[in-house]
Amino acid sequence: MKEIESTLQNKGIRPTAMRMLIYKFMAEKNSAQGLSDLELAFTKADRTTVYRTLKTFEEKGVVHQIDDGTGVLKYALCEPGCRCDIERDLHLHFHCNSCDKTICLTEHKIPHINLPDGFIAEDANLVVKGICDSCSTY
Amino acid sequence: MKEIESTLQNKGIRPTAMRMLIYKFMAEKNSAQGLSDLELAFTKADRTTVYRTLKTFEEKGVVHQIDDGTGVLKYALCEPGCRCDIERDLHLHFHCNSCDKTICLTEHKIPHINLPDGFIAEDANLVVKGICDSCSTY
DNA sequence: TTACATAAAGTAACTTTGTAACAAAATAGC
DNA sequence: GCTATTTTGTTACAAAGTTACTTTATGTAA
Repeated sequence: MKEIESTLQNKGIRPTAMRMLIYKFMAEKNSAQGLSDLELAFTKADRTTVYRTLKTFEEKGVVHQIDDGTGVLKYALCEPGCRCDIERDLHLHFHCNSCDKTICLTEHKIPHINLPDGFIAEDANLVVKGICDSCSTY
Repeated sequence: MKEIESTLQNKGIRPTAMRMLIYKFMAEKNSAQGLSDLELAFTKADRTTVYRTLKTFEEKGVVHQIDDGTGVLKYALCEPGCRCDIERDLHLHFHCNSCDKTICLTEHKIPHINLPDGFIAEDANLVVKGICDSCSTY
């Protein structure tokens, strides 16, 4: 918990109880969480608070947003050393069609993409869908 | 218009006036359209009708859905010969941060992605964001 | 330590998007 | 022309994201 406190502080975020709990929760999960997931987990706190906490985390580069194609935005903690606040880390995301979880494959970077003349790439988002390792080995 | 009629018929869709107009509209655009875009263009028709037309088109492989990360689903006509009704065509999509248009780069297929052991890919979605050719040349 | 300024959390409400249920209209086949 | 099936219109609803405003907590300086 002390660690979380200093992590947040290092990112320029005041480590309130709420924020630390949300951070802890996300750190314990190995999959990306949606606003509703957190809302369910923290019934005591308000939806808006969770929403704003995520926004703050995102701004400061603590979490990054993931659009996995399910229609709901997910968030996942950034890797240590990641500078998502400056430039997004272009790793790929995997969405399991079986357990419905979305996870970061931080080791797998998005390959360089050739674009037609005149197109300038600034960001990229790659989501692969299929069956994750937990679901494929039963 | 006769062409559109037979195109729809070939895909197993009854070519009603509404459907032909929507098809025509989308064919004239070079960018993907959202439900709201079509709603604005067809004020006479109801939102739900447009919605269902898109769903029908999608089912029959006339259009494909694009999640460009803006939070609204977009649709674009499939290329002639595309069998989106059976298996999605894995081309990449480009979203322009300047003009906010999303376009298909049908010539640019999503490269093969290596996944960790146990992961099985079934589908993939790649959206590159940046500046499109029209916006970069001024 | 009190008082003030600022930041965070609570509350309520609103918008947009996507979707379903059911009725009305149009169309195809007999 | 009549009936069965499709298509469209109408209404309504839920979820997600977001804003505005209020209350509470926290840090800081007199």
